[in-house]
Amino acid sequence: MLDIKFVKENPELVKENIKKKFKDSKLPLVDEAISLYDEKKAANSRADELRANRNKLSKQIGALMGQGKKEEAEDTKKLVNAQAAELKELEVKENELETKLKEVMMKIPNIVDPSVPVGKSDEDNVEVTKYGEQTVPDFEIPYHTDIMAHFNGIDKEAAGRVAGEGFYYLMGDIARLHSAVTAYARDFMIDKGFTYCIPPFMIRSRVVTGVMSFEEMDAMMYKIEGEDLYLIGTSEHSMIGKFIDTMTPEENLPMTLTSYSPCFRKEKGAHGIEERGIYRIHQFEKQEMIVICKPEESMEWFNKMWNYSVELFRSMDIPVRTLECCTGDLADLKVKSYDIEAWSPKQGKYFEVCSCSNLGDAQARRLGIRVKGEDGNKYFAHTLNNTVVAPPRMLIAFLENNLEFDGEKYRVRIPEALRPYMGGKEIIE
RNA sequence: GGAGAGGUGUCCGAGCGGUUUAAGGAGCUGGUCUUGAAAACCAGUGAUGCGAGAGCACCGUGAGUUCGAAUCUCACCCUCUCCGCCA
Repeated sequence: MLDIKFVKENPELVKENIKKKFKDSKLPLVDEAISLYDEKKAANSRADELRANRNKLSKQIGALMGQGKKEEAEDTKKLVNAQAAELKELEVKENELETKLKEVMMKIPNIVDPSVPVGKSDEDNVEVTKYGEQTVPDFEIPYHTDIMAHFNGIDKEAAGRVAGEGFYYLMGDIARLHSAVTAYARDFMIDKGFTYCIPPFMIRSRVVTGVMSFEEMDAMMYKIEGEDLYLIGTSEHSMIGKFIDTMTPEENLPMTLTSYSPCFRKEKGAHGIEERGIYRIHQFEKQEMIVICKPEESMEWFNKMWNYSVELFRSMDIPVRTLECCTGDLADLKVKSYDIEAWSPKQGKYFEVCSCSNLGDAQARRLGIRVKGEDGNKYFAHTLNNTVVAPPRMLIAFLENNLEFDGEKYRVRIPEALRPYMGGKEIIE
């Protein structure tokens, strides 16, 4: 969400940005927002006048009553009543305009960073760097759930009966591997100076509507029946919710947090649930990182954050590449975003495992996440988020890249970094 | 889940329908005094948002009553104490 004053002063710049994102249908929103703002200001101005007058008269009534001049007081009441209807109407209008303006402002995309490549869709995303060899072994790699099944590590059939499609039981060493990855990723981030946090796994509708649009909510969020509670789709929801309508002293910045949570998603619409695999499911676990920092430091943090992801995956011997989202593929709130993709020797291509985003001050403005500078200046913070690791999905990459086959037996090699979390085990067989 | 108490400015805390433009402290800033500090005294300082400004809004949140609400009514949220239940 942009600052309406900025939009008013730079309408052409905002429109150029919309064109760069190939969202031309949003162009009229700019003028609409400006005229709503002007209207709102006018209504507000007039209402303030009426309210000032009412306050003044009310005070007089008080004084008159005190002096026992009842009749004069009654006359003054009539004066107030005479303008009551207009004021009431204006107050309704103020509210309506405010709501409408906010709605429009939320649809106007954030200004993208000049470094972001221009493009229409995800097909125009640009590969930045590859890390590690894209090895394809000389034996046929089974489908990831088949690898798991080979080690008695998964039961989707029972999960189907118990919870339905889109759930799984992880079993034995594979389940342990899953936990090991989470724990390792947690400690990895703690070593980078992040504060570990376990947030609420359910949030109120107020927070939900703050962090996503109605459409997104409908497509993702599970609601608890009879209560104003939703299961989180990612810990980012409850983590960023922690800071809604807060004022943080500048000296507390940057706030760097890494949170663990299960994530619940309906996955309604576009892609749906993948039937066989565990690539897209209703429930998974995720270690996340978020940073709240000063505006001038957000790009530096952006670069640090995606680098952490690369480093983490490389430490588990998984080849990755970074992919920069082009203007057209960038969500409205984002200034710049990299996907980290892991190499899949089975499919012979990369697939998304992390998404690192710099949201500038757009999210902070929308949610009232403010900072008080040492000189007393108040401003909106910059917010960033990135996946550390989402184990079910990363297990796919992990198993495919660390699988060995000697002609008879499959084995999974455990990279050194993970061994302490697997009770010293070097091999799963 | 039940009963009770309570949520007021940076903090403590008064106010329970009309000079409250929120008392009084504490804190903070400046000063007097002092070799310096402490103490004392004097003065200043009261969140935040909107507005060019006069001003408007804001006393947990939202609605309502009223000419006028921190103060009354209703709903909700949160905190504390006790009871119940429970990993």
